[in-house]
Amino acid sequence: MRGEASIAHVDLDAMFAAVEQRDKVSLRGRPVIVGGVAGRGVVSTASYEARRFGARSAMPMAEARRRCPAGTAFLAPRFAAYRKTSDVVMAVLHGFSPLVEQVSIDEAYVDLAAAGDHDLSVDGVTAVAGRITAAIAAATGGVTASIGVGTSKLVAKIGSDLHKPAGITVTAAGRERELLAPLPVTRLPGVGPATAERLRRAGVGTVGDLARVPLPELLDWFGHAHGTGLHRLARADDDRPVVSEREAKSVSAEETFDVDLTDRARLEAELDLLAARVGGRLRAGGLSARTVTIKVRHHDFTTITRSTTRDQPTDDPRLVTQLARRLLTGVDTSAGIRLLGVGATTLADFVQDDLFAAAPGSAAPDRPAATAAEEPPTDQAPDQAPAAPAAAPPAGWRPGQDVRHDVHGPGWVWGSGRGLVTVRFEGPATPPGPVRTFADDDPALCPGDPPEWAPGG
DNA sequence: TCTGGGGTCCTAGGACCC
DNA sequence: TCTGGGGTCCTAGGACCC
Repeated sequence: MRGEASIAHVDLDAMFAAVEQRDKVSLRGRPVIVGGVAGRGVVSTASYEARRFGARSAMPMAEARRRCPAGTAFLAPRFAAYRKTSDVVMAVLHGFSPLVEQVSIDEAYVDLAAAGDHDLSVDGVTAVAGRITAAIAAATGGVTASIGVGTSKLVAKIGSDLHKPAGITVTAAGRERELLAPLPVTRLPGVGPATAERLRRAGVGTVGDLARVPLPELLDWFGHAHGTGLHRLARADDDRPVVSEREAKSVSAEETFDVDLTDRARLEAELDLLAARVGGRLRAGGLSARTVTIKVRHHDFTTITRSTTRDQPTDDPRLVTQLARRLLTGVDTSAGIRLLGVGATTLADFVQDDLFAAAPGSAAPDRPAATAAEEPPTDQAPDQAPAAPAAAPPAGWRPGQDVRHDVHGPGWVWGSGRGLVTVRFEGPATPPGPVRTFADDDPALCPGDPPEWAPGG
Protein backbone atom coordinates (compact mmCIF):
# COMPACT_ATOMS: atom_id res chain seq x y z
CA MET A 1 0.00 0.00 0.00
CA ARG A 2 1.44 3.33 -1.06
CA GLY A 3 1.61 6.58 0.84
CA GLU A 4 -0.58 8.33 -1.69
CA ALA A 5 -3.37 7.38 -4.10
CA SER A 6 -1.40 6.87 -7.29
CA ILE A 7 -2.76 3.69 -8.85
CA ALA A 8 -5.70 4.12 -11.20
CA HIS A 9 -7.96 1.30 -12.35
CA VAL A 10 -9.70 2.10 -15.62
CA ASP A 11 -12.74 0.00 -16.53
CA LEU A 12 -14.76 0.57 -19.70
CA ASP A 13 -18.52 0.58 -19.08
CA ALA A 14 -20.39 -2.35 -20.68
CA MET A 15 -17.78 -2.19 -23.39
CA PHE A 16 -19.09 -4.65 -25.98
CA ALA A 17 -22.57 -3.15 -25.89
CA ALA A 18 -21.14 0.39 -25.86
CA VAL A 19 -19.14 -0.27 -29.03
CA GLU A 20 -22.24 -1.67 -30.74
CA GLN A 21 -24.27 1.37 -29.74
CA ARG A 22 -21.52 3.67 -30.91
CA ASP A 23 -21.32 1.95 -34.30
CA LYS A 24 -25.06 1.73 -34.91
CA VAL A 25 -27.18 4.75 -34.15
CA SER A 26 -30.42 2.77 -34.02
CA LEU A 27 -29.14 0.85 -30.99
CA ARG A 28 -28.60 3.90 -28.82
CA GLY A 29 -30.96 4.13 -25.87
CA ARG A 30 -32.18 0.59 -26.51
CA PRO A 31 -31.44 -2.58 -24.54
CA VAL A 32 -28.50 -4.36 -26.20
CA ILE A 33 -27.22 -7.82 -25.33
CA VAL A 34 -23.96 -9.14 -26.74
CA GLY A 35 -23.11 -12.80 -26.42
CA GLY A 36 -23.67 -16.27 -27.81
CA VAL A 37 -26.92 -15.82 -29.69
CA ALA A 38 -27.38 -19.40 -30.84
CA GLY A 39 -27.91 -22.63 -28.98
CA ARG A 40 -26.28 -22.69 -25.58
CA GLY A 41 -24.90 -19.17 -25.51
CA VAL A 42 -24.54 -16.87 -22.53
CA VAL A 43 -24.51 -13.09 -22.16
CA SER A 44 -21.10 -11.44 -22.49
CA THR A 45 -22.28 -7.89 -21.92
CA ALA A 46 -25.66 -6.29 -21.27
CA SER A 47 -26.07 -2.57 -21.91
CA TYR A 48 -27.29 -0.49 -18.98
CA GLU A 49 -30.72 -0.33 -20.62
CA ALA A 50 -30.81 -4.15 -20.67
CA ARG A 51 -29.62 -4.42 -17.07
CA ARG A 52 -32.77 -2.65 -15.98
CA PHE A 53 -34.65 -5.80 -17.03
CA GLY A 54 -32.31 -8.05 -15.08
CA ALA A 55 -29.98 -9.15 -17.87
CA ARG A 56 -26.48 -9.83 -16.57
CA SER A 57 -23.12 -11.09 -17.78
CA ALA A 58 -22.80 -14.91 -17.77
CA MET A 59 -26.58 -15.34 -17.75
CA PRO A 60 -27.85 -17.96 -20.22
CA MET A 61 -28.99 -16.18 -23.34
CA ALA A 62 -32.32 -17.97 -23.15
CA GLU A 63 -33.03 -16.33 -19.82
CA ALA A 64 -31.96 -12.90 -21.08
CA ARG A 65 -34.44 -13.31 -23.93
CA ARG A 66 -37.19 -14.09 -21.46
CA ARG A 67 -36.39 -11.06 -19.34
CA CYS A 68 -35.88 -8.40 -21.97
CA PRO A 69 -38.72 -6.76 -23.90
CA ALA A 70 -39.42 -6.69 -27.62
CA GLY A 71 -37.04 -4.29 -29.28
CA THR A 72 -34.01 -5.63 -27.43
CA ALA A 73 -31.06 -6.25 -29.75
CA PHE A 74 -29.31 -9.61 -29.33
CA LEU A 75 -25.95 -9.48 -31.06
CA ALA A 76 -23.07 -11.85 -31.64
CA PRO A 77 -19.76 -10.32 -30.50
CA ARG A 78 -17.47 -8.54 -32.97
CA PHE A 79 -14.15 -9.07 -31.26
CA ALA A 80 -12.13 -7.31 -33.93
CA ALA A 81 -14.06 -4.10 -33.30
CA TYR A 82 -13.66 -4.40 -29.53
CA ARG A 83 -9.94 -5.10 -29.91
CA LYS A 84 -9.54 -2.01 -32.03
CA THR A 85 -11.31 0.16 -29.47
CA SER A 86 -9.27 -1.44 -26.72
CA ASP A 87 -6.04 -0.59 -28.51
CA VAL A 88 -7.17 3.03 -28.84
CA VAL A 89 -7.90 3.20 -25.10
CA MET A 90 -4.57 1.65 -24.16
CA ALA A 91 -2.78 4.18 -26.33
CA VAL A 92 -4.64 6.95 -24.50
CA LEU A 93 -3.58 5.52 -21.15
CA HIS A 94 0.05 5.36 -22.22
CA GLY A 95 -0.23 9.10 -22.74
CA PHE A 96 -0.77 9.46 -18.99
CA SER A 97 1.90 7.04 -17.74
CA PRO A 98 4.58 4.79 -19.18
CA LEU A 99 3.46 2.07 -16.78
CA VAL A 100 0.14 0.58 -17.87
CA GLU A 101 -0.98 -2.95 -17.04
CA GLN A 102 -3.70 -4.20 -19.35
CA VAL A 103 -5.74 -6.76 -17.44
CA SER A 104 -8.27 -7.62 -20.12
CA ILE A 105 -9.78 -6.17 -23.25
CA ASP A 106 -11.68 -3.53 -21.24
CA GLU A 107 -9.59 -2.99 -18.11
CA ALA A 108 -6.19 -1.62 -17.12
CA TYR A 109 -4.18 -0.30 -14.21
CA VAL A 110 -2.26 2.94 -14.68
CA ASP A 111 0.61 3.81 -12.36
CA LEU A 112 0.34 7.58 -12.01
CA ALA A 113 3.48 7.75 -9.87
CA ALA A 114 5.56 6.23 -12.64
CA ALA A 115 4.84 9.22 -14.86
CA GLY A 116 6.74 11.46 -12.48
CA ASP A 117 4.93 14.68 -13.32
CA HIS A 118 1.42 14.19 -11.90
CA ASP A 119 0.20 15.99 -8.81
CA LEU A 120 -0.54 13.01 -6.54
CA SER A 121 -2.74 14.86 -4.07
CA VAL A 122 -6.37 13.76 -3.94
CA ASP A 123 -7.41 16.83 -5.92
CA GLY A 124 -4.57 16.24 -8.34
CA VAL A 125 -5.39 12.61 -9.17
CA THR A 126 -9.10 13.41 -9.33
CA ALA A 127 -8.31 15.92 -12.04
CA VAL A 128 -6.09 13.44 -13.87
CA ALA A 129 -8.86 10.82 -13.77
CA GLY A 130 -11.25 13.35 -15.26
CA ARG A 131 -8.82 14.05 -18.08
CA ILE A 132 -8.42 10.31 -18.72
CA THR A 133 -12.17 9.71 -19.03
CA ALA A 134 -12.52 12.70 -21.33
CA ALA A 135 -9.64 11.56 -23.50
CA ILE A 136 -11.06 8.02 -23.75
CA ALA A 137 -14.49 9.27 -24.74
CA ALA A 138 -12.98 11.58 -27.34
CA ALA A 139 -10.68 8.93 -28.82
CA THR A 140 -13.28 6.16 -28.96
CA GLY A 141 -16.26 8.11 -30.15
CA GLY A 142 -18.13 8.06 -26.87
CA VAL A 143 -17.24 4.87 -25.02
CA THR A 144 -17.19 5.75 -21.33
CA ALA A 145 -14.90 4.54 -18.57
CA SER A 146 -15.15 4.39 -14.81
CA ILE A 147 -12.00 5.02 -12.81
CA GLY A 148 -10.93 4.22 -9.29
CA VAL A 149 -7.79 5.73 -7.83
CA GLY A 150 -6.19 4.49 -4.65
CA THR A 151 -3.08 3.47 -2.79
CA SER A 152 -3.25 -0.11 -4.07
CA LYS A 153 -4.64 -2.15 -6.93
CA LEU A 154 -7.33 -3.48 -4.62
CA VAL A 155 -8.67 -0.09 -3.61
CA ALA A 156 -8.39 1.25 -7.15
CA LYS A 157 -10.38 -1.67 -8.54
CA ILE A 158 -13.05 -1.57 -5.86
CA GLY A 159 -13.36 2.15 -6.48
CA SER A 160 -13.82 1.89 -10.22
CA ASP A 161 -16.82 -0.37 -9.65
CA LEU A 162 -18.46 1.90 -7.07
CA HIS A 163 -19.93 4.62 -9.27
CA LYS A 164 -20.47 3.02 -12.65
CA PRO A 165 -21.01 4.13 -15.32
CA ALA A 166 -18.67 7.05 -16.01
CA GLY A 167 -17.81 7.47 -12.32
CA ILE A 168 -14.59 8.55 -10.66
CA THR A 169 -13.81 7.33 -7.16
CA VAL A 170 -10.66 8.45 -5.38
CA THR A 171 -9.82 6.89 -2.04
CA ALA A 172 -7.36 8.92 0.01
CA ALA A 173 -4.48 7.28 1.83
CA GLY A 174 -5.64 6.14 5.25
CA ARG A 175 -9.29 5.76 4.26
CA GLU A 176 -8.95 2.30 2.67
CA ARG A 177 -10.48 0.18 5.40
CA GLU A 178 -13.50 2.40 5.91
CA LEU A 179 -14.13 2.12 2.17
CA LEU A 180 -13.99 -1.67 2.28
CA ALA A 181 -15.64 -2.47 5.62
CA PRO A 182 -19.33 -2.11 4.64
CA LEU A 183 -19.00 -3.88 1.29
CA PRO A 184 -20.15 -7.47 0.82
CA VAL A 185 -17.24 -9.92 0.66
CA THR A 186 -18.23 -10.76 -2.91
CA ARG A 187 -16.78 -7.42 -4.01
CA LEU A 188 -13.29 -8.65 -3.18
CA PRO A 189 -11.38 -10.13 -6.09
CA GLY A 190 -11.05 -13.86 -5.46
CA VAL A 191 -14.33 -14.23 -3.60
CA GLY A 192 -16.67 -16.18 -5.84
CA PRO A 193 -19.75 -18.27 -5.10
CA ALA A 194 -17.91 -21.06 -3.26
CA THR A 195 -15.90 -18.76 -1.00
CA ALA A 196 -18.90 -16.52 -0.34
CA GLU A 197 -21.01 -19.49 0.69
CA ARG A 198 -18.34 -20.81 3.05
CA LEU A 199 -18.05 -17.37 4.64
CA ARG A 200 -21.80 -16.93 4.85
CA ARG A 201 -22.08 -20.16 6.83
CA ALA A 202 -19.55 -18.72 9.26
CA GLY A 203 -21.61 -15.55 9.61
CA VAL A 204 -19.22 -13.44 7.54
CA GLY A 205 -21.05 -11.13 5.15
CA THR A 206 -19.03 -7.94 4.83
CA VAL A 207 -15.37 -7.16 4.36
CA GLY A 208 -15.44 -5.68 7.87
CA ASP A 209 -16.65 -9.04 9.22
CA LEU A 210 -13.90 -10.78 7.28
CA ALA A 211 -11.23 -8.51 8.72
CA ARG A 212 -12.19 -9.72 12.21
CA VAL A 213 -11.74 -13.42 11.38
CA PRO A 214 -8.45 -14.74 12.85
CA LEU A 215 -5.93 -15.90 10.27
CA PRO A 216 -5.81 -19.53 11.51
CA GLU A 217 -9.54 -19.89 10.80
CA LEU A 218 -9.10 -18.64 7.26
CA LEU A 219 -6.13 -20.95 6.70
CA ASP A 220 -8.22 -23.84 7.94
CA TRP A 221 -11.15 -23.00 5.69
CA PHE A 222 -9.34 -22.00 2.53
CA GLY A 223 -5.78 -23.33 2.62
CA HIS A 224 -2.59 -21.33 2.65
CA ALA A 225 -2.70 -19.18 -0.44
CA HIS A 226 -6.37 -18.27 -0.45
CA GLY A 227 -6.52 -17.93 3.34
CA THR A 228 -3.64 -15.50 3.62
CA GLY A 229 -4.89 -13.66 0.54
CA LEU A 230 -8.31 -13.05 2.06
CA HIS A 231 -6.79 -12.02 5.37
CA ARG A 232 -4.67 -9.38 3.69
CA LEU A 233 -7.28 -8.06 1.27
CA ALA A 234 -9.84 -7.61 4.05
CA ARG A 235 -7.30 -5.38 5.78
CA ALA A 236 -6.56 -3.47 2.59
CA ASP A 237 -3.05 -4.91 2.80
CA ASP A 238 -2.08 -5.09 -0.86
CA ASP A 239 1.31 -4.32 -2.34
CA ARG A 240 0.96 -5.92 -5.76
CA PRO A 241 2.91 -3.81 -8.22
CA VAL A 242 1.65 -2.53 -11.54
CA VAL A 243 3.50 -4.58 -14.17
CA SER A 244 3.48 -3.76 -17.82
CA GLU A 245 3.71 -7.15 -19.42
CA ARG A 246 2.97 -10.70 -18.46
CA GLU A 247 3.95 -13.81 -20.36
CA ALA A 248 1.25 -16.13 -21.59
CA LYS A 249 1.13 -19.39 -19.66
CA SER A 250 -1.30 -21.35 -21.79
CA VAL A 251 -3.12 -21.40 -25.10
CA SER A 252 -6.44 -23.16 -25.46
CA ALA A 253 -9.52 -23.56 -27.59
CA GLU A 254 -12.82 -25.16 -26.71
CA GLU A 255 -16.30 -25.52 -28.11
CA THR A 256 -19.70 -26.25 -26.68
CA PHE A 257 -21.91 -28.05 -29.17
CA ASP A 258 -25.49 -27.09 -29.85
CA VAL A 259 -26.47 -30.68 -29.13
CA ASP A 260 -24.49 -33.32 -27.26
CA LEU A 261 -22.33 -35.43 -29.56
CA THR A 262 -21.91 -39.18 -29.37
CA ASP A 263 -20.55 -39.96 -32.83
CA ARG A 264 -16.91 -40.84 -32.35
CA ALA A 265 -15.77 -39.78 -35.82
CA ARG A 266 -17.49 -36.43 -35.42
CA LEU A 267 -15.87 -35.90 -32.01
CA GLU A 268 -12.47 -36.72 -33.42
CA ALA A 269 -12.99 -34.29 -36.27
CA GLU A 270 -13.96 -31.54 -33.82
CA LEU A 271 -10.94 -32.35 -31.67
CA ASP A 272 -8.66 -32.13 -34.71
CA LEU A 273 -10.04 -28.67 -35.48
CA LEU A 274 -9.45 -27.43 -31.93
CA ALA A 275 -5.97 -28.93 -31.75
CA ALA A 276 -4.98 -27.43 -35.08
CA ARG A 277 -6.25 -24.06 -33.87
CA VAL A 278 -4.11 -24.28 -30.73
CA GLY A 279 -1.06 -25.37 -32.68
CA GLY A 280 -1.58 -22.58 -35.17
CA ARG A 281 -1.85 -20.01 -32.40
CA LEU A 282 1.29 -21.33 -30.72
CA ARG A 283 3.17 -20.98 -33.96
CA ALA A 284 1.76 -17.54 -34.68
CA GLY A 285 2.77 -16.41 -31.21
CA GLY A 286 6.28 -17.80 -31.46
CA LEU A 287 5.51 -20.22 -28.63
CA SER A 288 5.84 -23.92 -28.11
CA ALA A 289 4.40 -26.21 -25.47
CA ARG A 290 5.44 -29.38 -23.68
CA THR A 291 2.02 -30.29 -22.28
CA VAL A 292 -1.16 -30.93 -24.23
CA THR A 293 -4.45 -31.19 -22.35
CA ILE A 294 -7.90 -32.13 -23.53
CA LYS A 295 -11.08 -31.18 -21.73
CA VAL A 296 -14.27 -33.18 -22.02
CA ARG A 297 -17.59 -31.98 -20.62
CA HIS A 298 -20.15 -34.75 -20.48
CA HIS A 299 -23.89 -34.37 -21.08
CA ASP A 300 -24.43 -33.93 -17.33
CA PHE A 301 -21.85 -31.11 -17.12
CA THR A 302 -19.28 -33.25 -15.31
CA THR A 303 -15.93 -32.24 -16.72
CA ILE A 304 -12.67 -34.11 -16.93
CA THR A 305 -9.22 -33.25 -18.25
CA ARG A 306 -6.50 -35.52 -19.56
CA SER A 307 -2.99 -34.32 -20.22
CA THR A 308 0.35 -35.52 -21.44
CA THR A 309 3.77 -33.93 -21.17
CA ARG A 310 6.63 -34.40 -23.58
CA ASP A 311 10.31 -33.84 -23.00
CA GLN A 312 10.52 -31.50 -25.97
CA PRO A 313 8.23 -28.53 -26.63
CA THR A 314 6.41 -28.37 -29.92
CA ASP A 315 4.44 -25.83 -31.93
CA ASP A 316 3.37 -28.22 -34.65
CA PRO A 317 -0.39 -28.37 -35.20
CA ARG A 318 -0.08 -31.92 -36.49
CA LEU A 319 1.64 -33.10 -33.35
CA VAL A 320 -0.78 -31.29 -31.05
CA THR A 321 -3.55 -33.02 -32.95
CA GLN A 322 -1.96 -36.43 -32.60
CA LEU A 323 -1.45 -36.01 -28.86
CA ALA A 324 -4.99 -34.75 -28.34
CA ARG A 325 -6.39 -37.68 -30.31
CA ARG A 326 -4.42 -40.11 -28.24
CA LEU A 327 -5.78 -38.58 -25.04
CA LEU A 328 -9.36 -38.83 -26.28
CA THR A 329 -8.84 -42.54 -26.88
CA GLY A 330 -9.05 -43.17 -23.15
CA VAL A 331 -12.32 -41.29 -22.59
CA ASP A 332 -15.78 -42.84 -22.67
CA THR A 333 -17.93 -40.56 -24.80
CA SER A 334 -20.86 -42.87 -25.35
CA ALA A 335 -23.32 -40.98 -23.13
CA GLY A 336 -22.96 -37.71 -24.99
CA ILE A 337 -20.40 -34.93 -25.01
CA ARG A 338 -21.35 -31.31 -24.48
CA LEU A 339 -17.94 -29.67 -24.86
CA LEU A 340 -14.49 -30.49 -26.14
CA GLY A 341 -11.37 -28.45 -25.47
CA VAL A 342 -7.66 -28.59 -26.26
CA GLY A 343 -5.02 -26.69 -24.31
CA ALA A 344 -1.26 -26.27 -24.48
CA THR A 345 0.77 -25.41 -21.37
CA THR A 346 4.31 -25.52 -20.06
CA LEU A 347 5.10 -22.94 -22.69
CA ALA A 348 8.51 -22.00 -23.95
CA ASP A 349 9.18 -19.13 -26.29
CA PHE A 350 11.40 -21.24 -28.47
CA VAL A 351 11.22 -24.64 -30.07
CA GLN A 352 13.55 -27.20 -28.62
CA ASP A 353 14.08 -28.73 -32.03
CA ASP A 354 16.52 -25.86 -32.54
CA LEU A 355 18.99 -27.97 -30.60
CA PHE A 356 18.94 -30.57 -33.34
CA ALA A 357 19.23 -28.08 -36.18
CA ALA A 358 21.31 -29.17 -39.13
CA ALA A 359 24.11 -27.07 -40.56
CA PRO A 360 24.41 -23.70 -38.83
CA GLY A 361 23.09 -20.89 -40.96
CA SER A 362 20.73 -23.09 -42.94
CA ALA A 363 17.37 -21.39 -43.05
CA ALA A 364 14.32 -23.35 -42.00
CA PRO A 365 12.62 -24.60 -45.14
CA ASP A 366 8.86 -24.42 -45.46
CA ARG A 367 7.25 -27.35 -43.81
CA PRO A 368 5.57 -29.66 -46.31
CA ALA A 369 1.79 -29.44 -46.16
CA ALA A 370 1.50 -33.16 -45.61
CA THR A 371 3.86 -36.01 -45.24
CA ALA A 372 2.94 -39.62 -45.80
CA ALA A 373 -0.57 -40.95 -46.07
CA GLU A 374 -1.34 -41.52 -42.40
CA GLU A 375 -0.99 -37.96 -41.12
CA PRO A 376 -4.26 -36.86 -39.55
CA PRO A 377 -6.04 -33.99 -41.30
CA THR A 378 -5.17 -30.58 -39.91
CA ASP A 379 -6.08 -28.33 -42.78
CA GLN A 380 -9.45 -26.96 -41.67
CA ALA A 381 -8.37 -24.58 -38.93
CA PRO A 382 -9.74 -21.16 -39.93
CA ASP A 383 -7.29 -19.11 -37.90
CA GLN A 384 -4.28 -21.31 -38.34
CA ALA A 385 -1.32 -19.10 -39.10
CA PRO A 386 0.65 -19.55 -42.27
CA ALA A 387 3.68 -21.66 -41.52
CA ALA A 388 5.93 -19.46 -39.43
CA PRO A 389 9.64 -20.09 -39.59
CA ALA A 390 9.64 -21.08 -35.96
CA ALA A 391 12.50 -23.51 -35.89
CA ALA A 392 15.17 -25.21 -37.85
CA PRO A 393 14.08 -28.81 -38.37
CA PRO A 394 15.97 -31.85 -37.15
CA ALA A 395 16.89 -32.80 -40.69
CA GLY A 396 19.88 -34.80 -41.85
CA TRP A 397 18.78 -38.32 -40.98
CA ARG A 398 21.27 -41.03 -41.93
CA PRO A 399 20.29 -44.53 -42.99
CA GLY A 400 20.53 -46.91 -40.07
CA GLN A 401 20.05 -44.19 -37.48
CA ASP A 402 17.73 -45.00 -34.58
CA VAL A 403 14.65 -42.77 -34.46
CA ARG A 404 11.35 -42.52 -32.69
CA HIS A 405 8.04 -41.26 -34.04
CA ASP A 406 5.43 -40.09 -31.56
CA VAL A 407 2.69 -42.03 -33.25
CA HIS A 408 4.44 -44.97 -34.84
CA GLY A 409 7.04 -45.74 -32.21
CA PRO A 410 10.72 -46.68 -32.39
CA GLY A 411 12.39 -47.52 -35.65
CA TRP A 412 15.39 -46.85 -37.82
CA VAL A 413 16.05 -44.84 -40.92
CA TRP A 414 15.61 -46.87 -44.09
CA GLY A 415 16.47 -44.08 -46.47
CA SER A 416 16.37 -40.30 -46.80
CA GLY A 417 16.66 -37.47 -49.27
CA ARG A 418 14.73 -34.73 -51.06
CA GLY A 419 13.25 -33.57 -47.74
CA LEU A 420 11.80 -36.96 -46.94
CA VAL A 421 12.86 -39.73 -44.63
CA THR A 422 11.63 -43.30 -44.76
CA VAL A 423 11.55 -45.19 -41.49
CA ARG A 424 11.23 -48.88 -40.84
CA PHE A 425 9.35 -49.52 -37.63
CA GLU A 426 9.83 -52.57 -35.52
CA GLY A 427 6.70 -53.14 -33.50
CA PRO A 428 2.98 -53.74 -34.03
CA ALA A 429 2.29 -50.05 -33.36
CA THR A 430 2.48 -49.22 -37.03
CA PRO A 431 -0.62 -50.41 -38.82
CA PRO A 432 -0.86 -51.47 -41.50
CA GLY A 433 2.80 -51.91 -42.46
CA PRO A 434 6.23 -51.39 -40.99
CA VAL A 435 7.54 -48.66 -43.36
CA ARG A 436 6.46 -45.03 -43.38
CA THR A 437 7.75 -41.89 -45.06
CA PHE A 438 7.75 -38.48 -43.39
CA ALA A 439 8.97 -35.00 -44.01
CA ASP A 440 12.46 -34.96 -42.59
CA ASP A 441 11.52 -32.02 -40.35
CA ASP A 442 8.45 -33.74 -38.90
CA PRO A 443 8.68 -32.75 -35.22
CA ALA A 444 7.05 -36.01 -34.20
CA LEU A 445 10.23 -37.66 -35.41
CA CYS A 446 13.01 -37.57 -32.83
CA PRO A 447 16.42 -39.11 -32.48
CA GLY A 448 16.80 -42.26 -30.43
CA ASP A 449 14.18 -43.88 -28.30
CA PRO A 450 13.57 -41.89 -25.12
CA PRO A 451 12.73 -44.12 -22.17
CA GLU A 452 9.42 -42.40 -21.37
CA TRP A 453 7.94 -43.68 -24.57
CA ALA A 454 6.28 -47.09 -24.60
CA PRO A 455 5.10 -48.83 -27.78
CA GLY A 456 1.37 -48.56 -28.17
CA GLY A 457 1.15 -46.02 -25.37
C1' DT B 1 -33.41 -23.70 -25.00
C1' DC B 2 -29.99 -23.67 -17.50
C1' DT B 3 -24.96 -23.19 -17.28
C1' DG B 4 -19.48 -19.56 -23.20
C1' DG B 5 -14.66 -19.10 -24.01
C1' DG B 6 -10.31 -17.36 -22.90
C1' DG B 7 -7.40 -17.42 -19.25
C1' DT B 8 -4.80 -17.61 -14.07
C1' DC B 9 -3.69 -19.74 -9.81
C1' DC B 10 -3.92 -23.30 -6.23
C1' DT B 11 -4.19 -28.00 -4.06
C1' DA B 12 -3.37 -32.77 -3.44
C1' DG B 13 -1.54 -37.21 -4.40
C1' DG B 14 1.83 -40.20 -6.55
C1' DA B 15 6.33 -40.95 -8.73
C1' DC B 16 10.91 -40.22 -8.35
C1' DC B 17 15.35 -38.66 -6.57
C1' DC B 18 18.89 -37.87 -3.23
C1' DT C 1 16.22 -56.01 9.29
C1' DC C 2 8.22 -52.17 9.13
C1' DT C 3 6.73 -47.55 8.69
C1' DG C 4 12.53 -41.26 6.80
C1' DG C 5 11.87 -36.93 4.53
C1' DG C 6 12.38 -33.06 1.74
C1' DG C 7 12.10 -31.23 -3.16
C1' DT C 8 10.41 -31.43 -7.82
C1' DC C 9 7.62 -32.93 -11.59
C1' DC C 10 3.35 -34.56 -13.39
C1' DT C 11 -1.67 -35.19 -13.41
C1' DA C 12 -6.47 -34.03 -12.25
C1' DG C 13 -9.66 -31.11 -10.49
C1' DG C 14 -11.60 -26.81 -8.90
C1' DA C 15 -12.26 -21.75 -7.87
C1' DC C 16 -12.13 -17.60 -9.90
C1' DC C 17 -11.81 -13.52 -13.31
C1' DC C 18 -13.36 -10.81 -17.48
